[in-house]
Amino acid sequence: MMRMLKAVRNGPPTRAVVTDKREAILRAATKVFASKGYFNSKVADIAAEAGIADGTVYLYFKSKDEILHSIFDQAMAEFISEGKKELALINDPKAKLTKIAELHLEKLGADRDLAIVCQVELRGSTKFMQDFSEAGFAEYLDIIRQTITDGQKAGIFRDDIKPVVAAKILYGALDEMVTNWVLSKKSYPLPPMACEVLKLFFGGVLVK
Amino acid sequence: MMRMLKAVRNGPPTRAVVTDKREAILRAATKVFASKGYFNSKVADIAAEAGIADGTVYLYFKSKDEILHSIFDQAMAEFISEGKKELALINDPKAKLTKIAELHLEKLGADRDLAIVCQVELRGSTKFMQDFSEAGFAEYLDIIRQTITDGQKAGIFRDDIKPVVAAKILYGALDEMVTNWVLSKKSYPLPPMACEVLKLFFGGVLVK
Amino acid sequence: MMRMLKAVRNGPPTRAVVTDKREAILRAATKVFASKGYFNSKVADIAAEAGIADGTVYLYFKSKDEILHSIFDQAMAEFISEGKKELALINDPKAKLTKIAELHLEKLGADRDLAIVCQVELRGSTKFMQDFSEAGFAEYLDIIRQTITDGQKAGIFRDDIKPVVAAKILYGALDEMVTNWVLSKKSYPLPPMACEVLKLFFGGVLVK
Amino acid sequence: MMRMLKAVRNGPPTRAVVTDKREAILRAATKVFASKGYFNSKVADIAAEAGIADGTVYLYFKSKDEILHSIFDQAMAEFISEGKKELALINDPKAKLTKIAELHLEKLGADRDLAIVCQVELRGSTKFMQDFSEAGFAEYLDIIRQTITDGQKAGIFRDDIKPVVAAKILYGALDEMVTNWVLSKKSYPLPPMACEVLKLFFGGVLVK
DNA sequence: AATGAATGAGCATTCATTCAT
DNA sequence: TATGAATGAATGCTCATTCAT
Repeated sequence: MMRMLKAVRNGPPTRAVVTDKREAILRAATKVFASKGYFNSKVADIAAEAGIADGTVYLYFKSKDEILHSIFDQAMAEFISEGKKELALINDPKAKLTKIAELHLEKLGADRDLAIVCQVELRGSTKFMQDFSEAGFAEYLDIIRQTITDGQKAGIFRDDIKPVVAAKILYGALDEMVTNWVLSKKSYPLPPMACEVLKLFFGGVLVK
Repeated sequence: MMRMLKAVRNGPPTRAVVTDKREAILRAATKVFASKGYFNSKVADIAAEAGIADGTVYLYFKSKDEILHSIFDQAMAEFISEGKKELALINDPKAKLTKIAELHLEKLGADRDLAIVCQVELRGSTKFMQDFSEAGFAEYLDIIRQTITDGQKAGIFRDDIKPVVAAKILYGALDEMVTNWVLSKKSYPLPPMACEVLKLFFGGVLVK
Repeated sequence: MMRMLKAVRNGPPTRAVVTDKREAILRAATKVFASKGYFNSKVADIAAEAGIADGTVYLYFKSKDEILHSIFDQAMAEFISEGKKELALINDPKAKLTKIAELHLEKLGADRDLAIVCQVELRGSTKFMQDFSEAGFAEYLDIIRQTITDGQKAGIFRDDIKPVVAAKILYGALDEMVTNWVLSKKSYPLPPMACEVLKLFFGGVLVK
Repeated sequence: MMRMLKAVRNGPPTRAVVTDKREAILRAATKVFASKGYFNSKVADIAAEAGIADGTVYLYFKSKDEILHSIFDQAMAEFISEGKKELALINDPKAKLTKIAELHLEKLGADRDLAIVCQVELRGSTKFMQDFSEAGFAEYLDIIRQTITDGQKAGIFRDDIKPVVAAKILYGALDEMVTNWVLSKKSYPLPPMACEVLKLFFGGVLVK
């Protein structure tokens, strides 16, 4: 979750162009992958969508596969960098989990194509999922887990719940909201779902 | 969740052979897809694994794609048919949800290859996911939702929670348990996770 | 020079067909390579020339490169097997060298396309030449060298000449005859050149 | 052997620079072609080796192909111009052939990369070989042939040998020495082989 | 039903060449 | 002159599917 963004934002003009074209390809690929699926998308489709020649793609990416990974890496890097900043300002574990859930759904809810790629296309690769599982994802889950542990120490959260499991459950619930939203034919705002998820996550379904 | 199994189970002897070979292909495909991924698996790999000639596959399935779908359809059909039987014996909404969670994790925990295909490979197809979303999945979610509604009517579950959302959350949490189990390098039994998920689902994380 | 021919000649019908198609591809490739050069020949050209589909080529050969090597291997194997048989009947070193020269020019003179591929196309690959240099070619040269050594022991050939060098010179002279014949626009029979080469090789140019 | 060098040698200073860069490219290309082969060498490799930009290559050569030809043309021109000078001082046909053989092996023995390109890479192109066969090569062979004819008239060389054939044989023998040297893993001086070749060429292998 | 040889459409990638700067 | 980013034509190889046996 911590890999840094490769693109330089305040570099010299030359760099800016490079970055621009790279990002254009990434944006085009996200759109194309989202609409046809990774394996059904041709590199030529991406190039056409980006308004460049086929070969130009390979000046910025080593392979079609690298494009897919870069889409995720870049999104993750942005998400993490923003997220860390926002979370640093919060101490209360409950408020922290709330912010995490909100950021999660806001980020993906703001870019449906990106959400599709992340929810649907990336899953098609066991290998990628396993790598991801080790690297970025583990880190994300760990942030949630740590927050839960903190909450338990503070006496806010129940002690008889395993933080790792609770973290997975929260993540799974959020992930499901995104997947549902992505696959749904109806168009509705995703972020408000955070509130629903948290209500249940915090209080459970049973009447007290 | 309700699509009927295409294979005939009590047909004449001739049909039985057909079913056997069909199932052999399905089993082989599940294994192959699980280990290499759908797009990286060749029909020839499946045929080899099933111990038949390449062309024979097409006597039982119209296309490679149909095999993938059939794997899911068959698993789903079995799951549903078993599930319905078991759930019919239970009245208490809480016990019913418990049984659903247990069945979900038992079914997938009993066949890792099947779990991989369902959790990882099927996701690679937006189109399939959307179809699934309309058909089987909607039905599965609906059973959960109905049970929650029943629980609310019975005064067991909180009224301020939307049943549809709660159903998704429970499904998402279970789904995440499976995905984690599938991708994990460590080997551990999946079914016990049902208890953990339900504890949190029912009671929430907050100290009362 | 001793690699055995892979094709089975008296095998079962099935085998015969396989061999036939394999040989058809080899023949087609020889023709195509000879007329356009290896790197300018498309696999599709070979397939078209052989009257088969592009993909069929890959049922018999792993790659375009393997086709080139197989052309040479097969020709070499045939040449050696025939050659050994004929040479076994001869004892006189002078007669033996004569037979070698004749076989060399007869073999290549009988198939211009094959000669072009062997003389021109195979040379384009330093790597292949080096492998060849180690394997087949070394064996061929060695047969010549041994014959010269035998002639020296028999007092027929001069003692002050290094057999290895003489062998290379004879080979080089024959090779040049073939290359010239291949590149020449005029059409003339190649085998008679053996006599000319040997006359000079045996007696030198100086007046005695 | 007589094609004139395209580069201008005594032009104005500006031209000198042009020539320098042109030669740098030629030298770089010789090295690159020798180590990877013509078809496996990229124009970008040559530019990198020469320390210039890719596009700059095209300010001095129309195409990659022209570079290969120019390497040969330039080497040939130098060889011929030097050779003619040296041969003009000699009258004796035997001494003349000796000088030719020495020059041939000295020239190529002095620049292994150049030798590789001339012996291995140039052969990969039937078309080039044919052009060469008509132009430069024919001239080279003709010098040898003429010298042999002179020797016959002078009563030094046997009359029953065809000068054209003898010329080819001598060339072929020398060529083989070079090819062997180029492909050999052992490092040894090439020029001394001239003596061996000539000994046999002049005297033959038979005991008189 | 079963086979497996044959098919041929499809596609990622390379690289010689161009051209705006 | 020099650059090097951009181009886009070109092609070896794969593999789902067919069909004669």
